Amino acid sequence: MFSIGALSDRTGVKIPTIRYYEEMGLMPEPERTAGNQRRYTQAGLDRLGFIKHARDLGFTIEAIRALIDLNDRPDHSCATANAIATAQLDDVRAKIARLQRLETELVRIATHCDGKGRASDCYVLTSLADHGLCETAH
Amino acid sequence: MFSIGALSDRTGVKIPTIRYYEEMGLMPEPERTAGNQRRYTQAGLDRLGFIKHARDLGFTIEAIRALIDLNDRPDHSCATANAIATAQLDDVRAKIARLQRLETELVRIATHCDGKGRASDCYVLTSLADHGLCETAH
DNA sequence: TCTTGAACCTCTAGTTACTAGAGACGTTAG
DNA sequence: CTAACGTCTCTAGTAACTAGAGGTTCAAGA
Repeated sequence: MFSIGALSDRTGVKIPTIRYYEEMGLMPEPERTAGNQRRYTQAGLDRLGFIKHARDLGFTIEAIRALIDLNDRPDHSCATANAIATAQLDDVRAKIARLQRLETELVRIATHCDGKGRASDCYVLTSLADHGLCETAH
Repeated sequence: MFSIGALSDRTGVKIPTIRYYEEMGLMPEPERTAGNQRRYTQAGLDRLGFIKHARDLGFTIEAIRALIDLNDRPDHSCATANAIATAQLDDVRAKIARLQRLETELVRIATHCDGKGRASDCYVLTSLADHGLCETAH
């Protein structure tokens, strides 16, 4: 049996976050000691690892809840799991594309300004004031 | 003079968001009509455009506040503006790098699962449960 | 067995950048 | 003048935690 602190140490998930996951229904309510402290089994540790990994990959709590439900019903089709993962991949790719456009603009803005001039001539400030100077949409 | 709705239409910033920017000190408190409605000048419109553009580029409210302060003091050095823009660029690049690592993992996870099997054999679920299958750190 | 200090408990509130809604009042075109 | 739409303030909600207060329990050493 593991205390909440032991779970935290093993997974790198902070203690309040573990309690938060419990409240959100991602972690099952564990047994308690006579003094009301949480005691987890190996299954609890495994589940927290699953959640941590999914969060690191950017899945939302909602998506993780759905994945856990599937995990708990082994005879169910995995079509939903595949759909969730694919949606997450699409989302990540969209974010990358957007950030790359921002990167282009920021490079343009930052390289025109060496930080030595005065604010009135600053290209950073001019550029923010005038969207027409931008090369890409954002 | 522009009403808040006119500002919203011209910039694409929603009305409650404009009021929120005012509360955060990014937008100056505009004049009011006898009936207490906000009336903006061209300067107000320009400032909202500046804020919108900066937000679109991912600058935080905090950073925008600093940029606006600089914009209002034209004889000040633009070193701070340059530092803020460069920090934002670094941040964007770090996010891209991280998302690209996630993309790699998600492709691996999603392509191993065609969505037709059962949950017990689902690679999406197996993979989330076992971080050791991952190729990159995240 | 007692003590002490670390770990744990619940609860509330704060974070970022908004968004939604209620209920009341202002403005403007016909 | 009135209808319809715009605007006002205020509160509360969103995601995914994080911080802190004030109190209780556990485990190890004397």
